[in-house]
Amino acid sequence: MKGDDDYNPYEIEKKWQRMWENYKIFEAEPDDREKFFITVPYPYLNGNLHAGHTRTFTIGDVVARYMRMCGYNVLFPMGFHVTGTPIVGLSELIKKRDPTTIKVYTEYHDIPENVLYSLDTPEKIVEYFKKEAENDMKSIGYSIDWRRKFTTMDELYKAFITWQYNLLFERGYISKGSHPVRWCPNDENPVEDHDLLHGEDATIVEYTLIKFVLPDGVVLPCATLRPETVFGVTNLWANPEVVYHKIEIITPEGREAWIVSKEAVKKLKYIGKRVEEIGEVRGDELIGLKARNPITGDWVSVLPASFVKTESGTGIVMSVPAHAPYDHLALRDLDVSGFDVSDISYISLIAVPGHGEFPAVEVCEELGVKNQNDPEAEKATKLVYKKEFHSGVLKDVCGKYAGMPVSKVKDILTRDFIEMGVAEIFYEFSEQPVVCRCGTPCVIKLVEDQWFLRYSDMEWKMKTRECLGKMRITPPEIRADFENKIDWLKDKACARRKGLGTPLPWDPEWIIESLADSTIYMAYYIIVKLQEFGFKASDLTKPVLDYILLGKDDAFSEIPEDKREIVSKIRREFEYWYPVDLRTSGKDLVANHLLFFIFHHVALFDKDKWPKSIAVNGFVSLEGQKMSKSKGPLLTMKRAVRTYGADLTRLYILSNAELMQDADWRSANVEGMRKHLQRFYHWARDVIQNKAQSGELDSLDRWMLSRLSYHVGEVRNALSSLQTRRALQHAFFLLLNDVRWYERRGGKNVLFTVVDTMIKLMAPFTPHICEELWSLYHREGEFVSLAPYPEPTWGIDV
RNA sequence: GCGGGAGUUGCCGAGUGGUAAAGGCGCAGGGUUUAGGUCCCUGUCCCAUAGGGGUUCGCAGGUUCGAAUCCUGCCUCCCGCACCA
Repeated sequence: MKGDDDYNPYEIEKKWQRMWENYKIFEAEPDDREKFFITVPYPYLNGNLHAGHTRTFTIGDVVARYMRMCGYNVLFPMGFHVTGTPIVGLSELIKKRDPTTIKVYTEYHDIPENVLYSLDTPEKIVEYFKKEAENDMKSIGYSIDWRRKFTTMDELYKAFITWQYNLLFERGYISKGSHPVRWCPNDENPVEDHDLLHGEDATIVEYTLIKFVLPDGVVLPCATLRPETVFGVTNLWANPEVVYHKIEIITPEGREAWIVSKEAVKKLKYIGKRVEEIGEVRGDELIGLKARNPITGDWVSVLPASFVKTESGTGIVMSVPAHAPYDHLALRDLDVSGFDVSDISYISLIAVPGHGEFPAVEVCEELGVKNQNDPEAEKATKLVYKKEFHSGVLKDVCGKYAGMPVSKVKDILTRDFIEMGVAEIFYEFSEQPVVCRCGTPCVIKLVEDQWFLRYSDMEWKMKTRECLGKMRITPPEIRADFENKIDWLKDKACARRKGLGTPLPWDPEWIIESLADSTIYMAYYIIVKLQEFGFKASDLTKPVLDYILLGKDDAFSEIPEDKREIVSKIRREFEYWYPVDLRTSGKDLVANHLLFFIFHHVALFDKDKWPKSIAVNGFVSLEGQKMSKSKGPLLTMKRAVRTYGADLTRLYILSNAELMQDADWRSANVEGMRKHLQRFYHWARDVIQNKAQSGELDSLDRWMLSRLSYHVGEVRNALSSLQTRRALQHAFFLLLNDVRWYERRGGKNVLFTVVDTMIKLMAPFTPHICEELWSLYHREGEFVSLAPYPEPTWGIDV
């Protein structure tokens, strides 16, 4: 083959990008065709777009281009997300000249050092990356309607978010509450995963604090994960070796004296207790005291135990020897040491299949646990807990709770006990230590007066499930995932004190958080057009949005007369474009954004505006390594396109892996792909230039056409379920194999038909090279991007 | 722990009841070129010169005339578990 080096992707790609722009072929306006509204998540602007974006967005673009060629009026818009703290954080890191940040942003994000240093405010960062991102997306050839772009800190967008949150509030979807968070006492801030030095895996565990009472009214609070065992308490444990603190808890109702460990005092303060320190009590002074079990009314003794740790819980532990190995072991140890425990009799309160009265005793025997300091004790505890939790049922001693499975009763008991005033909630990390990047051990802080989206609301969940039930989910395997996550979702804090974004309209100290302001913005792509007609944020009033988005006719009269015509026009456009037909996204957004996307749509819109379908794709790794925006390695879209060209980048990322699979970007394989693409280009050009006259078709020709038709059908099938890899197998590799077979046998009559079909077939994937080839036998202004997509027309008769 | 997904020939990856299993990469041989990191053929689980035979799809069982594909148990790996985009 001649002249392999005259395929210049950069020239071709620039040329066609310019043409598309000049002819405005991707600027979508309502018309009488059927519409198709596709969106991908707008990128977050704390860096350049990378291979992950490249994958998700290219999938979106291929679908957009495919549907356009199938005759749909396609709207594919794009915006930019800037809400929240990372951009603010980045500007601070840049200002500080943080070495890692500087290194990553110059080396991986390819930002010249002097430019980087100038990005010392959030606004400058947004300005910079916004331009870069748009250029990148243009340079890879996305068929986006750029007139609709925006950022989430535009005043107009904020007006839209304000309207949304007022409405959510009005409809009762938002409420106030408190919430436990990981907290760094030094930074005085919630700690996120990436802020941690140690303990990323630690979760916040909710303990029940049961208040045993001494005869003088002083409370001995016991923290437990198993509130049900309060029915089997035989005694309490305190560590005689340590010094306890006596404190007073101040509540609106009065004061209450507690005895807890020193560490517990601190924890209680952070979870919002008003605490006054009264004095100290030695552990051994507690031994022998009697305390009343607030649930059963029994009086039990405080006994000494060395396994009691002051840093865990309150330092006072309730003893349930029938079901807790440590308690049984400690009693046995006391007995061995000559301590009189004869008046203690074990109380069995959980029936467990396969076990007798006292599972803790049985398991300790089985494992041969020596004493409370034996590491095996931990194993025994886990074993008993697991069995009792999953298959245990409460016995008659538990009164009205008898017969209930342990796994179900825990929350009920905690709630009831709290209502009775004999218990409280207490939080602990699931593992220690949890240390902030600044070196300070973290605590759990109860953030008060926090605003929540009430995702736990059953009715809301029901509606969301109903919507999901009607949606198409691609690939279908992940539907179960969505269903589970809807059940699992709890109330979510929706506002923070820091970061960019829109203030909560009724409590402007709070900024609406980034996952909370990105739920229905697809609708904003349609109303952002109001800007063209001179609309300002102040014009985006409740009546205007109620009318456009909710179709409230009675709101129309409240709209200023000079705005009415435009507002009606946009209302009609909204009616035309909405709902979203397809949202494609990376799989990391399933458990959050995509879920909220559905929740908010069902909360705010009528059923006919609920989203139609969601597709989810896997991640991208680099030469087998995980990418990281903030640490590297990273392959930016910019660099990929610069190195390989747009078409090759698109072709490679789509053929590398099927939708849900993770794609691994390997430069050696991209090079291999380059050869295929070049070969295709040269071959197609030759065929077009030497356009052979199709004479009589012989059986070989018919075979070729039949194969062509078959592949066309397969491509359509594959694309309808977003299997870009399979689509490309047929549109490109397998088809070219058949062509080779055909040519080897001297076939040439239908070569032009094949090429002509193939150019159209490939146009969604490698649009530039296809436009270039197409232009060889079409007039200027005739775009393959707008040509009808091939259909399987030839029978399989050979 | 809970939930979801996956384990196929050197590698990446098709294939879900019909018998070595697509395609790509890599590797080997041949050819065209010989400026080449070009292109084209053939082979690539094992045995055999071939016909042919044997053994495979994480492991162990089971269903079936027949399973990588269905069922049971087990092992391994990946991901999510929240206030963070």
